[in-house]
Amino acid sequence: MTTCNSNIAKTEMSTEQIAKIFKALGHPTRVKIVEHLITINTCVCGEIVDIFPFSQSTISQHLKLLKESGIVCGEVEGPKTYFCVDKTILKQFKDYISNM
Amino acid sequence: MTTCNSNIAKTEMSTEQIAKIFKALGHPTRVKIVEHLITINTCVCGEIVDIFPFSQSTISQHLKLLKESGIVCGEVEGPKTYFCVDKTILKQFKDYISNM
DNA sequence: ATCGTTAATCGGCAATTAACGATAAAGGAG
DNA sequence: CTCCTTTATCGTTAATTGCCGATTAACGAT
Repeated sequence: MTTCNSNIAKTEMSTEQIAKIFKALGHPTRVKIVEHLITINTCVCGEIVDIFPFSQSTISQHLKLLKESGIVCGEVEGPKTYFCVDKTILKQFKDYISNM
Repeated sequence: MTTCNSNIAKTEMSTEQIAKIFKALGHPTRVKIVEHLITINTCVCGEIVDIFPFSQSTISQHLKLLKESGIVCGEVEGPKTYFCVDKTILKQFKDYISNM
């Protein structure tokens, strides 16, 4: 598995869901993490830790927040966790904003 | 004055600026305020207070945060303040996200 | 069974946020 | 000038955030 798509079809996102994603992206580090995930498709936590000047626990926390918002999902594979952007959610998110 | 446009031309937004707007929109009430401002173009604080089940001071705080992020601007006119979405910033914001 | 790697979680701390009521400031109406 | 309306700000409180180091958990390899 290299990508990750939720199985939600064409349902609209609620204001609460949207606000949750906005909130998750409301930190420069998390914006950069998501952008990185978009460009490289998939990566493990350690790679992200190497990029940013923060500890492993801090990055793990950021990833947890992003996961809870739905914009990112993680797949545990052995001792590693592969993170990627949920393309379905991202599309819904982008659609929502382009309709603003 | 019924609308409000910043004088920034075609400069790209920094990650920090984007994150600041995301953060400002990271609350359901603030998302709804911005959506309301988009649909009715301009309104005063009191009208927004009437819509939401929060106190005047709380709404004023939300508006302050939105103003600080740049996505909303307010124009004092007598005892009232007219709030509106900064269309230039909104466009830059939307462009940024559609390029994600 | 033990070791090394990877990631998640815990506990702590300082800073920020979200809400409120109360107060202040600024202007229009009488 | 005095009142009323409108909004901003202050002070407070509880909750959340952002960061860290330390610990735990899960797994693979030896």
